[in-house]
Amino acid sequence: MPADRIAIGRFSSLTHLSQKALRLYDARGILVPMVKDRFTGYRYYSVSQIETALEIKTLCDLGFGLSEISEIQFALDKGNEEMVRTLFARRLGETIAEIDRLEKIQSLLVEKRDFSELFAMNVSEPVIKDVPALRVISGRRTGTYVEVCGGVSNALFEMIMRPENQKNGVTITGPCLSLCYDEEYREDDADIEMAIPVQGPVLIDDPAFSIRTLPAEKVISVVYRGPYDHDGFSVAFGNAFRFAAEHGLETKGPDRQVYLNNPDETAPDELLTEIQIPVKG
Amino acid sequence: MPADRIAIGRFSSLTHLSQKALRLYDARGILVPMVKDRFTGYRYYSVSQIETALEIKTLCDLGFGLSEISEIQFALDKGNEEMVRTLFARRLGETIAEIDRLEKIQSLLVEKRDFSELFAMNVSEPVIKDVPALRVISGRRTGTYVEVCGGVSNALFEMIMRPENQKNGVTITGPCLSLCYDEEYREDDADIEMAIPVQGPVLIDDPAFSIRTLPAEKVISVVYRGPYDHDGFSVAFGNAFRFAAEHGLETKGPDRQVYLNNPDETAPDELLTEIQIPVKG
DNA sequence: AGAAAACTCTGCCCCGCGGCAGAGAACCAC
DNA sequence: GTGGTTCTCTGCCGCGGGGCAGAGTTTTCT
Repeated sequence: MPADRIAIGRFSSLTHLSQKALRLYDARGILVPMVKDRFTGYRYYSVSQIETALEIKTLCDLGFGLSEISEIQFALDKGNEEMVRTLFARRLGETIAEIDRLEKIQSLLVEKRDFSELFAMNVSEPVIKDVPALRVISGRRTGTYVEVCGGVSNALFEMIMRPENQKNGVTITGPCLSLCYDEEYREDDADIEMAIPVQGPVLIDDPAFSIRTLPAEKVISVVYRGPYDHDGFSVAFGNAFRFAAEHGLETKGPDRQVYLNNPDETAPDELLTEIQIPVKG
Repeated sequence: MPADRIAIGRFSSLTHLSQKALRLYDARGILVPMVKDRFTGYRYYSVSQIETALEIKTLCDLGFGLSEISEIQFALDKGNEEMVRTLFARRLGETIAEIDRLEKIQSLLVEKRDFSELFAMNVSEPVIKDVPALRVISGRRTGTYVEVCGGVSNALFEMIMRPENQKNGVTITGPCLSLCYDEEYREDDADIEMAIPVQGPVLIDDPAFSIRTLPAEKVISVVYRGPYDHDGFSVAFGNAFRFAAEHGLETKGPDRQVYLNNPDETAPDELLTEIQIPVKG
């Protein structure tokens, strides 16, 4: 066993890098054994490679990925300290972000020690998404939510189901939704448009209703579970607006509510509503 | 598009779970679409599955693995709250440990903003390992390190190289090492045994030397890079003893130093030494 | 020298998805 | 009906290794 012919096992125990890791570094070209037997495939390292290995381990322990480690090695070879500094700064940023994320999780885990609270959470996290344009049949009226949504949607539904429309192949292509045109909340005289996505040539006899295409929008979306008149509904809206503020987004109207299930068939506690608030830009 | 037949894309945007994730959950049986078309393989979800999906997402975001999520679902089904509580407690523990680890990395990254310091670190982390028994030829003497190590190792080396030994197939099987029998550090009259691992029937003419087998030991091991007389050497020892204290290990003698490369061929800054401190038990 | 022990090799499955390819299915408008 | 767009499907590679299997090597002991 000539001195400079360290087999992988010994090298592993000297450097505290697993054999598996060492083979990977070999394959990736990060730490190639000085000698590799052509016939047996055995890897033999030199003493001087211990130092390199230790450096790699340090970098690994700091959380650098293998490709970043190659970059750092390359940069150090070239004396490009600027590059190395950049990489280190980035790593620091990522580490801090990760700590932040975990601390949030930690506090959630501690607060909701009674985990049942977690599952009672009935509002999803807000996200930004694009909704495509949507061809709908709709009617706009003023009144309470219950009146307008109930009344208009029933009327729209009946119209779609009329024989002349069914014969023409008119079909509903999605869950019905409402658009609210008020700037502020109004109890008794809300200005609401109720819409059902449809496909096909709809015949309309009542001038209060019309076929139109809702424009594509960039929206903040949250899903809410529970009865329509529950506090959680406002919480969901609140979350969405807070999200907008945090991300520097300017909201605009009209906001939409997509009724994912049918209130006639579903228990109030199980009702799901997607709230979409359009944003500018 | 009947209401309760949500295709994967829409379901994905409602739940904020990627399609990839949804397909995986299907395969894992965590969230199986209500309908899966036999012929096309298309997945269709029901509205009520949105809620389940949201729960899964919550759990995921908390860092639970998929198998843990199944366990939690199963436990909740069975009303086994104890189990769920246990899993949550474990998750909290893991999260805290991870935060701890990252904070250490963070402080390293901040302190060694001048990254060159990191690479100047010339001591590896201490670890516990088992060293096997080792057959060596050795001589024990008192004097300064330089005298004993230099003198004895040369004499041992010559003896091994003598024709009668070479003829018998005597070979060196590893790097030479020293054992220090002093309880405390001694400058001029250290009690040191110098040893070279050998194989084969060695003829010995000088009674000061002998063949013996160093016992197998459980040791704390650190690798040090640099000249033998450098401060870093003491730092390495210090780290090892601190490690012992932290892990409640009781150290014993004699400690060993394994000279991984040859001081005659290597620059002092590149010298690598493995320090092994035996521990009881 | 021959047998046994210890080592090393390659290769495959696992984590939890993201990405990408090519092929089929569904839906839209004319 | 018949394209064209949009979905969705499956399957494979990548991350950074851990774990395991089966086969080949090296070392060690007798």
